[in-house]
Amino acid sequence: MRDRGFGGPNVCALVGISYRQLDYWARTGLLEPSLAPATGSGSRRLYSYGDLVELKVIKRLLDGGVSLRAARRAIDFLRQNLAGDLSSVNLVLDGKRSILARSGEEIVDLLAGGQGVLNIVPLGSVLRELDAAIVELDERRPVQAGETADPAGSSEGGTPRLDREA
Amino acid sequence: MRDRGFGGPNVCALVGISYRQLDYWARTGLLEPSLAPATGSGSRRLYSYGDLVELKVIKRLLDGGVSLRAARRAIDFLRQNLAGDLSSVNLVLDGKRSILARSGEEIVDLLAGGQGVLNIVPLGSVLRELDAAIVELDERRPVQAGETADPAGSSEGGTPRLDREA
DNA sequence: CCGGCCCACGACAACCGTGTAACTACGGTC
DNA sequence: GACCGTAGTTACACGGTTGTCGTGGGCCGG
Repeated sequence: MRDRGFGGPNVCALVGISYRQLDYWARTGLLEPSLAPATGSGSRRLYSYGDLVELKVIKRLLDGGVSLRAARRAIDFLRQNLAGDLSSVNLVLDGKRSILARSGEEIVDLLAGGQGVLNIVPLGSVLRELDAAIVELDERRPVQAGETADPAGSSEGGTPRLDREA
Repeated sequence: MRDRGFGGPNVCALVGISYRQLDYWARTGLLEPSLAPATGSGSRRLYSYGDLVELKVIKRLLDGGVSLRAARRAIDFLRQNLAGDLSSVNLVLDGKRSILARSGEEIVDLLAGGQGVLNIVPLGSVLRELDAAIVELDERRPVQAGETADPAGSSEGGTPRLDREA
């Protein structure tokens, strides 16, 4: 089941970032938890599976040498272009625009015509790695309390989020 | 003739960066002018054509959202792998390693096998854009004094530099 | 009700990269 | 030899990102 929520520290372990980063990103609006935002000290953020995907993409970008600023733009784009099946798509950035490329040829075309730098993120591998991390986490620490997605009000019509559709 | 040198401010105009950046990069060792380093206040840095190429690559990377830190790694690599004809090569970074890819297929292969982000810089377009900028500069301001490469001691055996070999 | 634990929050420090501006030294001219 | 423009030098400031640490509020077991 990927419908449950994930707590802050667990998220950090899953995507491989520090809590400080997760916190900072939430505060600065890069990625607020879609299941439950923080409501003052003592509360708990609850992240959805889609959130995890986005976070992992950001992490990939940072590892690839992309600045957080550029990553913000990339995520903004990604949120608005949720192609059906993410697992076979590549996220391509060229500094200005962003594109979702389905085939390798498409990328070669971009290379031929474009004059800028291209940053390419194969989303398939992101999903695979994330899923692997989740099962590994569940093995070590079999699903705890407070992780069932449904914090009272469950009909939110906010920003569209990523979701698996393979 | 691309054998002449270029002064600091001219370099800024050519590659499209601020003087502050050029200065900072020179001081922090990202790219020191290969023809003549700064020797105290009042002196003048003199950049070679190869320097300009590297600078333009850096500029491209920054525009593409790559952090300066990653750009440093990229340039380090580029210095050590001067393939003969740059104009048909793509510089590919994956965060860890760097590669020079000659064909589009090569990149597709990398995409298939790799799991990280790829940053791709088509060097051909860099050279083209740079050359165009140089001729445009010469038109507006026909070659001034102090730009002939040969600051007294001309037999430097330092770090290998990029050079056009098309 | 009490004691702990988890975790958001706040404040601070540090680093990097860049902008701005004043200062200074060199090279040329008159 | 004094003047002046050019350009490197120095100092300061600022925004963005992350690390560290102490605080305090909520939740749960006893």
